[in-house]
Amino acid sequence: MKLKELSAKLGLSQTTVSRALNGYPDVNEDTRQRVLEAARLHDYRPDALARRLATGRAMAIGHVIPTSTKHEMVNPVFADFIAGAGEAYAKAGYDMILSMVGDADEARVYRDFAKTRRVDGIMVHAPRTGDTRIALLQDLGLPFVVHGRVSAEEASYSWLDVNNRRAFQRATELLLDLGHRRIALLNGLEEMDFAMRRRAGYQEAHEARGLKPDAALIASDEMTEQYGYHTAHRMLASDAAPTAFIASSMIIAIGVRRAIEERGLQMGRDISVVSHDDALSYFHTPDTVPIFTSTRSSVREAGQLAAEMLLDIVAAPETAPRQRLLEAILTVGQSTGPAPSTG
Amino acid sequence: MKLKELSAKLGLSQTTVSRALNGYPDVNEDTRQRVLEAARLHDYRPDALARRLATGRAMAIGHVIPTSTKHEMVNPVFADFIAGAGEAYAKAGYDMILSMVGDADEARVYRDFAKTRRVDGIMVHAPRTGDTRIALLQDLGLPFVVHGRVSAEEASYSWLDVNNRRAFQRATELLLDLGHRRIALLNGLEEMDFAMRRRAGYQEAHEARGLKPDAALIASDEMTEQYGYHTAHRMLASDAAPTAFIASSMIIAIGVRRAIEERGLQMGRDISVVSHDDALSYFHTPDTVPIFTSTRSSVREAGQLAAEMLLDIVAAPETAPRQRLLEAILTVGQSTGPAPSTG
DNA sequence: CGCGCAACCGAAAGCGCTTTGGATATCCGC
DNA sequence: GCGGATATCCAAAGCGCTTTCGGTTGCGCG
Repeated sequence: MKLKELSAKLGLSQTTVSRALNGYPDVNEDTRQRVLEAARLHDYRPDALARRLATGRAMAIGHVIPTSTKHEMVNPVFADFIAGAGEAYAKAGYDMILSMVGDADEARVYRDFAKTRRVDGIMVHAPRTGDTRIALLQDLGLPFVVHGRVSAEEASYSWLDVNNRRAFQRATELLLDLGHRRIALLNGLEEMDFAMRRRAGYQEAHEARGLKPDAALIASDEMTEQYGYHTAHRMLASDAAPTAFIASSMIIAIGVRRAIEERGLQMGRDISVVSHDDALSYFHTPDTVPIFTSTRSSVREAGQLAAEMLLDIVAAPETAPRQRLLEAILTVGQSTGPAPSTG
Repeated sequence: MKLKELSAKLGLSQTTVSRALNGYPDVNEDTRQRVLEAARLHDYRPDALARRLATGRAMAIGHVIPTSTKHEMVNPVFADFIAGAGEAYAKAGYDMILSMVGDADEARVYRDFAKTRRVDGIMVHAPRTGDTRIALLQDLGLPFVVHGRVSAEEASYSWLDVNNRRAFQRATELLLDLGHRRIALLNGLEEMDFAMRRRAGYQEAHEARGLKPDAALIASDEMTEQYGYHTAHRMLASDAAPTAFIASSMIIAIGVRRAIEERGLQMGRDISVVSHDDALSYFHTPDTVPIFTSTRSSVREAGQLAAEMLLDIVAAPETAPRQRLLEAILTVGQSTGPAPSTG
């Protein structure tokens, strides 16, 4: 059933039927009802391909997800972020098209999206320090929102981020308040903008008290369980072992816990752990008292908000860029306690 | 730069330019070169919207991912599966459009995809036992591939699956060979087809030796770390504790390990654990001797193969349905050992 | 009664490509 | 030198919608 047939059946022009269905004003309410009725009856739904060409809008948002350089890793936060974003798109009748691409091909993909008009906007994931994508997208004139930030010129584009610096500052302060002085930071890859901010927060908290973190206690790598385990294992075995860990992700923290328990130590009593928790659904803890003390921020919610922001921008591209900074919630769980009194 | 302008600049008709670019035969090789050159020079790329309408092909594949009923969980295997599939699509010039949707709305989404012609084919995820989606899709006449299977009428549609029954049968046999007699199964939700198959394999292995598993040792739930931990914790505390666990996912296994170690037991010596490993990238272990004994099967590879299969079917819809059964690799790691000799 | 103004509806022109159905020119064998 | 391949190109008709620009009607009003 296509528009032509439907309008023939109704004895109306395609124009009127189209208008009736799309809620335009100048069509009699009675005929609109007739049209709607007939459309329902024949299960008519306009061909998206034709509609897109006619309107010039692709009714789609592109998410281009970089597959990490080192291993071909897919960061699990994407799943949740996308789930949140997808909800917003579905509500607005937009498609979400995903493009997983190696760093090398990213620029090509963006250009292609722009040229072929396959998307109305783009969500930028995992910005790196000094990321060139923002400039490229501005140049292409394609609406976009960055999940995260790139340090330079934050006002010139739209982004949504969690306050990573603040979150890690607070986590560090908590541990310092508990008397810890040797606090390890298991960060993500420091080419990532968020990782730099986290490290900055960690350092600022130290400096505010005239302390200086031991460089040997700062690690940086792709956020896997293995990384958490091996790094914690190594650090705990050293002469100047830390009494506390801050982990950049729940998965790292799980590895840290394993290393701690393997040494016969108890997390929360002997060694404290604070983790950043992206509230990934499959780690969601229904426990009343959470295992891990964490700085929590729902990636899924971020996805939804970022998507809504992007849709707004697509609808009104000429307005000023929007920014939104979410605060992480610091929740104290069982994994932190006072620093063991040292001899 | 649109086709019209490009052809004007070349002094050729749109027809010829279009043909030249799309590799049609009846165009002089010289002029084809001229056209290609000009296209490169002006960075011409055909408008996807127009092309789609003209060809009637959406050049897109839909992945509709059910967000689990219980919690709003996003199964992390999707990330890897999609990464693999995305590769195949990119190579073929197809878009991947993602639709995350509650169980209730699935049928609506499928119908909508079919009616509005937004996709050329659909990947069906996470089939449940007695899933009605296959019948619906067959009815709609939309090409599709199922990742997994639904037990009835396996020959009437295309699917790609791992041999879950066999994998769990072998895992169970391994443990039985090691002398274990009380083997717990921490399965996924048994409304999922794959979970039923895994359970069947587990049971068949027992029955082949005239054994009967204790129903109290079989659990089934959403595959989270918490579930693994709590269930193992409970079972280990009972009078008739298991000496081995089979976990349906790595994340469950991590929870099991935690429960084991928390009791002061050592995994691999006191309690054995075999896990099914979907080879998710962020759990990828670069260790030479893997921690967990596991039945391993790369979800990412499955995604790629399933996508290629689907593209084949889209290209030739009238051919017979394809099926492909992947075998999991059983790798012995450090988490299994002989059953402790009981008094 | 004639004019202006709403209110309602339609014909037709796109949207930017692909594809059909010829045209034209060249070339071959006989 | 002629019928018929063969190679090369083009005009124009879609694809199924939206949207522009008018065209009718009906009605209030001077």
